[in-house]
Amino acid sequence: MSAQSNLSIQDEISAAILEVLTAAKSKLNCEIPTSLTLDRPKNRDHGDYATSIALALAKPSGLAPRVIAEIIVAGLKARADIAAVDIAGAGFVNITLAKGSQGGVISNILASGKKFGHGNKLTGVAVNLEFISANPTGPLHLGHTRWAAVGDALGRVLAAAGAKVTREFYINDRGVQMDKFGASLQAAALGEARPEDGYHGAYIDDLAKEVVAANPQILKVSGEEQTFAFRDLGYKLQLTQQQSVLDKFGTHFDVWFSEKSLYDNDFFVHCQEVLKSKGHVFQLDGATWLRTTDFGDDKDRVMVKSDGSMAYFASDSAYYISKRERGFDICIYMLGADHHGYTGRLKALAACNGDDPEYNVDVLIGQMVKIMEGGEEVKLSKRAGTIITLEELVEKVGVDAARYTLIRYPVDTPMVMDVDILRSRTNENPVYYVQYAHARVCAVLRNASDIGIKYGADSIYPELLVHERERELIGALGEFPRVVAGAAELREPHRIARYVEELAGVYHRFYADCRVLPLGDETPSELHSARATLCSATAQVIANGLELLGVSAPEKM
RNA sequence: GCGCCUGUAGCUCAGUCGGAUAGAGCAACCGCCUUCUAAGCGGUAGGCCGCAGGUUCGAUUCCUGCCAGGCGCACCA
Repeated sequence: MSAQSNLSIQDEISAAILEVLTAAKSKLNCEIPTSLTLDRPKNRDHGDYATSIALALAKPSGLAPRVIAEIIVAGLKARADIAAVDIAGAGFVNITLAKGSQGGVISNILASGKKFGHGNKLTGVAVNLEFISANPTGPLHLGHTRWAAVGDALGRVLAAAGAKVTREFYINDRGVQMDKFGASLQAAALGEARPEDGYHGAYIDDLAKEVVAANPQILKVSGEEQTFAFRDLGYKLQLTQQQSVLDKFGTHFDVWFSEKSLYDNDFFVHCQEVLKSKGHVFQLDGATWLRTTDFGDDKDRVMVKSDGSMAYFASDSAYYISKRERGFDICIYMLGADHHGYTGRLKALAACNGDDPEYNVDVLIGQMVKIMEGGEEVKLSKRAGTIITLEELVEKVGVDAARYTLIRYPVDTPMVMDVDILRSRTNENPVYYVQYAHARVCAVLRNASDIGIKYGADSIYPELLVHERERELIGALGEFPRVVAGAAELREPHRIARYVEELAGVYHRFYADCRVLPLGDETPSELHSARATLCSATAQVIANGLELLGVSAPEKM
């Protein structure tokens, strides 16, 4: 093995290719890209890694793709870690690694342990990740649940890429909704009809009882005073319930940010001054507006209404300023599809504040989630009255299956969760497929220890791992850091899930074709150790991947 | 009317800067456990990548138009 290096083999080779191209710059007579990624070809005949860079440079350089490919081939031929460099088709360069040269991946994984896959793409970047942000007036429902899973996973992924992540839950605890909530609780407690535009779920009755139990004196007061008392205590209890449900779901927040608090200590006044000083605030018809149309929004937005009360956007703007003043570089908003209209105004708000809306604000829109059971869409929730709750979903399928399934799809596609599949224990249910792979590796390692097979950093023997399945497995393991970096950059945690499924599949195939432990009275050899070590590296990567999703990696199933 | 998202195998869906024969699981059919977890593995079959143009050596991917579905367009929150 060559000296330990943090660069993976593909990073080294792509850097080498760039060097070769740069050296030939006079001949190419065009801009040389600053980075290039080697693909893992689907077809094994195309080698371990491939690049189409020669095709891409053909036009700017005015040279035939094959001529450029020849330059790359000539430049790479001398490397000891490459067995062959071939030109195929119109000008693809296919690289086949020398036997054993993939072994660095294994020692890397063993040395890095839980940190394997972590990178530094976002080092030094302070990210504010806001998700869920529900009203504290009822249970969290299915829409919130998607974000509870995806937001949490994204937080883990961004942190793995080096970012300093603060997860924030914005509590919409201000405004007429809260008063309607209080009035609904009050009516429920007194056995009166609830306001038409109030809250009607069955949970209101339970919550009203809880409020009375917590403060029996509340029945002694009346009128508005009583409404507010119900509102404030109900809020507290409901928020606690949301927090407890999220806690059980494995989603934790660093900051629970109260919308109301934006108006404490003249903070809002300060925010208005800030925005005014940037020159996009104006008065019209007695109201105070922000001229978001200066930056592409459809219409200007009211902050302070003509009657002096605050529009919702007042809070939005103050909240954004708060985030920026607290030092966050990137503010990520995860919103439901019914709020997609917010993107334009949030970006414009940032621009009005003199920020770069493309960098400082990142709005992710999550499409709807449907849930199917017994072939039919489940619509009714016994608690919420209309929509199924997070708690009910977890009761049905468990935390791991719920989280995994919600994260598995890109958020911009509407998704359907089939409860029957999530309860099944087959290939059909990807979370079990992946967890089973992990449990299987662990079983092999337990057996290896029992019969005294040595494995670990001293027992890698990369030159022995030449079976096709072994090469596939090592190659797949080496992809993990790049997958994590991509998921962070694109804000797409589902890539981790897809990768881990792929890795589990590769492992299962390896397991089927490559016997790890000695058979019968066979004498333990270095190959057994090498394979056991490979298993141990695989277990680490699967566990790391599942960790990023907040899904458990069981050692036994 | 304007805007955002979606349209890929019978079903549920992957497919980041355009790349080689478009993938996975399920469902269908055929195989594999007297030794490491069969919650597994192998094989067969299954496609106008919504439609029509355009850019390109090359388009599921980028651009334009159209069709279909979902969701929005308040001095509501």
